[in-house]
Amino acid sequence: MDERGTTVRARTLAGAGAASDAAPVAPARITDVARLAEVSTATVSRVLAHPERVAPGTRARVEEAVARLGWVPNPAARTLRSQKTRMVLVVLPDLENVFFSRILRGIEETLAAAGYGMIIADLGPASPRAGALAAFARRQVDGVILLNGRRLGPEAEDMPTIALCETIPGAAIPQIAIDNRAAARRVVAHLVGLGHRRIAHLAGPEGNVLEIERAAGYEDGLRDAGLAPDPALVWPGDYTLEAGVAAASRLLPGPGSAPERPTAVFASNDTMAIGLVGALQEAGLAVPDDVSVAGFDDIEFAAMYRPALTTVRQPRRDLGRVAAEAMLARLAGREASAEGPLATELVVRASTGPARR
Amino acid sequence: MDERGTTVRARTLAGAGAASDAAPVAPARITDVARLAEVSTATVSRVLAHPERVAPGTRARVEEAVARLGWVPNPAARTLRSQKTRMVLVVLPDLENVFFSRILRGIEETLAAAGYGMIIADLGPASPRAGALAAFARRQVDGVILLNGRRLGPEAEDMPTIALCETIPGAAIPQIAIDNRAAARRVVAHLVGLGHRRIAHLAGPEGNVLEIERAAGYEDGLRDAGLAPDPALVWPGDYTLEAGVAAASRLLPGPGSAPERPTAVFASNDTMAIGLVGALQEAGLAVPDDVSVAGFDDIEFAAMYRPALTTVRQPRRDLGRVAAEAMLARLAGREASAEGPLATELVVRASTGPARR
DNA sequence: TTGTAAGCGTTATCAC
DNA sequence: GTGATAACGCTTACAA
Repeated sequence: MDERGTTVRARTLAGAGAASDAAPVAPARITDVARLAEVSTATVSRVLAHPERVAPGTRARVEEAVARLGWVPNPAARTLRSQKTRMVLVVLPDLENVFFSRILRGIEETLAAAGYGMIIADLGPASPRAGALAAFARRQVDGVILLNGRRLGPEAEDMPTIALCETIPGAAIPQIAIDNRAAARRVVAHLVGLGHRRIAHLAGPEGNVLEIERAAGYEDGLRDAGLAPDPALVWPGDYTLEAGVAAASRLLPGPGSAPERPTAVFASNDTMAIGLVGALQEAGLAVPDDVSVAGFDDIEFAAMYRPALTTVRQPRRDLGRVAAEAMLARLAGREASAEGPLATELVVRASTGPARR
Repeated sequence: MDERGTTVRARTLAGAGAASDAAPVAPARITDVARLAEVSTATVSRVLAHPERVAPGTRARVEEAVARLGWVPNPAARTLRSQKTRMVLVVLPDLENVFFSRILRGIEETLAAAGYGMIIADLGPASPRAGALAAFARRQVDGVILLNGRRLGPEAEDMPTIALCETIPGAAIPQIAIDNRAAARRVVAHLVGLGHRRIAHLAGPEGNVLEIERAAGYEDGLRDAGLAPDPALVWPGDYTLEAGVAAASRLLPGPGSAPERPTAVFASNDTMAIGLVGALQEAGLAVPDDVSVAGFDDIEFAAMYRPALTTVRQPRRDLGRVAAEAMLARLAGREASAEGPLATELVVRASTGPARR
């Protein structure tokens, strides 16, 4: 015998406001719906999964009973029986990075419309939690969207997976991204157009795919203008504000500064660009009068910063939406339609100006 | 008969690397562990839930079998049977607000250490999704941490609930917050100490608890200095960058400007403060030379902005941790120990300076 | 088109 | 201290 035994469950119709001070109402179960609609539980279930296989009259009766009782299928029972969770895991490299929030919205909206939920995991590089997360994913979600540029681990190897933004070279999975290389090239072209000839690059983390692409675009842009890339003008960074601050010393007179100082800097993201500009102003240099600075991403603060930041706008919500759609296609057994990279836009603001030196 | 029938499941020991090109390995089940340890499934289950009730020798055998097979209990089965999900829902008013990310980390760390997972929901004010979220919560989580200042809805009324940051007056639930009123009062005292006498308040959303508290603290601060609160110096806002920008017009000469312009502004959050400072600089006013501006929260950008922002630092990670601990206490049937408000710190930076007028 | 019934993997009760 | 076993609520193959 079970602990609940044959106890009658507190039950009432949804919306029957009178029951407010009674015992907590247990949610309706499929058997309640079946009884009310005078059908079997199989038919109730079919109305949800394959409405076309149910006679219209029957279907209407079931639908009414569902509405009257406010029945929502118990997800645990559903998952246990069907081995489908209707959940998608989204893995971020850093939840504190504001860049991701709008992408998450795009994903969430699209998944929700299809009846899927989203679970967010924050997984720094080389986190010891990756293995645990893979084990978690295997049981708790039907698919994984990776924004951190690395596979989750062997446990989750065979589940539907999509890479977003940070692509994973060689992985045989759908990959959704912008053309980082072309975008970076455009930034450099913009700086060149302003007369800059010595243009530095404040890089992202070494080995990061985005950085590899953006660095390549930076070199493309220099070569387009007949300029030779100079390794002394490529400065290490890691997408943090602090990296931007640290880079400022290279533009200031004194030891550690670049031999012939650049007049413009292309930073691999807005956060570093803002750190750099702030530190330069602190040190008495004017942006863009002394140095032009461009970023990447167009985060919210880019427009509000002073000077407002020239940057590359990524279609963040669309990136999320497209990735979610690809995931839904995979989960439905369809081939995800291969789209090319999503379009970006160069947003010219006040942080870049004519070369004065 | 079931569709899976009596098919033998692909199975192997965890770490037996040889099976790589075989069919995907089905995860171990409790029966596999029981068989290997030569005990019943009941004993395996007991080793997890009540190890002290199992003989040490038996326990050791079970633990070894669990390790060998890499068994992790199937969460859906567990939830279905025990009616506990081991998940907590965290409801945010706005995922794009960077203020929350570190709080989330504090919550997540604490929950994870206790074997609980976290699900994040982004729920704007008066969202039509609130009802759906309450229904979701009822089935999918054991408790709810609310950061948005409002109860979820009748469906989730009787589940363990904690309010964090935005308290819910009158609700009989644990509430974790800082002392917004005292902190605001300190900001005003700081401005008064710099010689300011006309101090404006750029407010948060009307009716918001945080705003009510901070506005009260603002008035406290004025009264402490023998200054009379002036309604014309309380400007509407809504925590967005745009609200800060809009407020700038009140400090500029021309129609719509305050009759006798203030020399300092206490903004109810950093985002508005930054919007305000940016727009002032744009218009040719200097901060803090012409106007001092203080914010609230100490988000990451506050320190990097130029001028760096004077603001109130909230112990965000601790707020998350304490709320999660209170939740765990409730879930374990313990009374959450009532702590007072968490301490804040006034961080004086460059955006506030001596009154010059 | 609809119903019957097995079974998803676990936990909790009861009996020993 | 341990085992047998009945649920938890649902989906689906198969029968009718």
